[in-house]
Amino acid sequence: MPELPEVETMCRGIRSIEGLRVTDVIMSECQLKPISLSPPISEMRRVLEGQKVLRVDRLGKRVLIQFEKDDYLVIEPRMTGLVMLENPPNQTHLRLEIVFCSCLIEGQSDGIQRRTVVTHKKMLFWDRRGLGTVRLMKPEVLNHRVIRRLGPDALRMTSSLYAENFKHKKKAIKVALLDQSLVAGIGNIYAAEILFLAGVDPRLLCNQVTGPQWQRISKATREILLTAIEYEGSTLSDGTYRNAINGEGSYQQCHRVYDREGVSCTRCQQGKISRIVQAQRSTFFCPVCQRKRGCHPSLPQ
DNA sequence: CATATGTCCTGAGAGC
DNA sequence: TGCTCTCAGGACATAT
Repeated sequence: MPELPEVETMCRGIRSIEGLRVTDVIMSECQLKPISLSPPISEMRRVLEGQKVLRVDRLGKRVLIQFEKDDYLVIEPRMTGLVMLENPPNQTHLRLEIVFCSCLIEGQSDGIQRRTVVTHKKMLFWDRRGLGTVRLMKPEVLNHRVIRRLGPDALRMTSSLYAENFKHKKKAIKVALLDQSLVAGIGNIYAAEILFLAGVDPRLLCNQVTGPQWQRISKATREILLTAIEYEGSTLSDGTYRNAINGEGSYQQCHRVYDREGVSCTRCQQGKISRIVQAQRSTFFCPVCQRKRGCHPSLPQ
């Protein structure tokens, strides 16, 4: 499930398309239900054909590709989507291909119109479950529909931003960390890892989190996400997540709590990692060293 | 307005 | 073995 580190890895992996020109946009043949594409493929091809990629960026968990005529492609991998250059895991779940060339030579020789394309490269969107979306939009729409709905990027969060934006919320801190309108980029894996490193009970309500706790959460956010980027993200046991050339991430080796129910806590050596469900999602934590002081109604002080 | 629940989708794995 | 059922969770629509 691509979160900030995985999406950052995707962006870095495909950044070599910057400066290249689109020659075609192809919706791969797929018997499965088509992914959400807006506008439809023919219009998308018409708009993008001939345009040069200016830059590849990340917006929270989305990949943002800016083209020269102020068109922006917003790719949301959601659960199983991958943005790649080559070697997709299979052809079955290949959804979209954008074909580039670095150089387009057009001219006449011997009275015949010739067109020479140099250096082909493709950007692929592969998505097993098909929940991902690919949308093309103008800057006003991008600003209104995407950017304005997102909180600050997780790597830009400070303890005071956390405190100001979260302290009036009545939901559990773990649930709030997943809310992209409060902070952009954190998903289920990294929310668990961040709260473990910060030593904060995931059930603690935001309006009960203390100043020192916000500082620890802020510090842990940077620490966990930056390290996970160095490791190129987490490829879980289902093997779904891959980088742009089908390599695995390795941060899963560093997970301290995620998907480790029943394992002894690496920090306190006493607790065993618990799994609970919050907002229909699994939460993993150490009940000993993330025991909240004073706040959760179902826990003794 | 804020918070909670339902929906989409496919494949892996459990259980019988 | 093969079937049915449940689950995984990101974002958004709809409900409370």
